[in-house]
Amino acid sequence: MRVVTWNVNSLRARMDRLASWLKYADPDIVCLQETKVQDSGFPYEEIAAMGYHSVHYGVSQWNGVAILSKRVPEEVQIGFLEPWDAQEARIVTARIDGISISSVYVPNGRSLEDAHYIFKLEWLKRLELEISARLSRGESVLIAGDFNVAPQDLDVWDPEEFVGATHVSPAERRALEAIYQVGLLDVFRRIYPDQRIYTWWDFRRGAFHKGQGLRIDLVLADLDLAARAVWGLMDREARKGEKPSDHAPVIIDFQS
DNA sequence: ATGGTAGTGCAACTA
Repeated sequence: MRVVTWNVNSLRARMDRLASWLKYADPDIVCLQETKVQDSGFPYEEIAAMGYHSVHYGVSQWNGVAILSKRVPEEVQIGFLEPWDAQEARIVTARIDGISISSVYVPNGRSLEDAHYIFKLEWLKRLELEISARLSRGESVLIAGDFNVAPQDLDVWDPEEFVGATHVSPAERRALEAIYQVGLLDVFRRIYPDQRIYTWWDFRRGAFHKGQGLRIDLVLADLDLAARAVWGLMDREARKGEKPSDHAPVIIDFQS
């Protein structure tokens, strides 16, 4: 089973690249973030023509998350199970092959002084509670998406540049640790404990060509599922060329 | 140089 997470930074702007990349990488499941479309504007037919069923949650020009799957998704859940007015279109979940799979787009946070940063921490806490509930029901769980948190300094091109910034603050990393504590592993890091490799590079200042990136797109899985992961890659080729997203797709292969 | 680029959508916000 090949699982991919990719923040496409507008699905409409990325449709041609997505189509060719899906042909090339041939994943079974694709978690997309920042589709930037409402459900009514989601290209269900075009995605179906690529060989994938679609589940999407989008309510405005912002955010928007989707799961593409070769197999029919079941038990679709839009947003968090617990009602929350402030949640925005940042999580969608479906059961595929017996696994509860979520595509998540964690709030950016903007700066440590911004109200959006508090929102980010609250959002991560809600995610933790939801994962905990699913695991306690005995479900197999996979959470893939843009976490907007670099788990360790190893995941940051220059930790000194990020002192006092979001994505690396102790509170954000603690929130992510709390999610690990309920029973999930960072799958890429389990396979490659020491690899310094990124998933996002700022469009500005030629960050990609300077190697100035962060590893903020993660695939988390319960311990049994994580133990089945055998190979992973950030596809930097997809960050090059005409009209790339600022994120590279992350590929994880699981033994069946 | 308190900058830069990309997306949405048409001004200004988000990242």
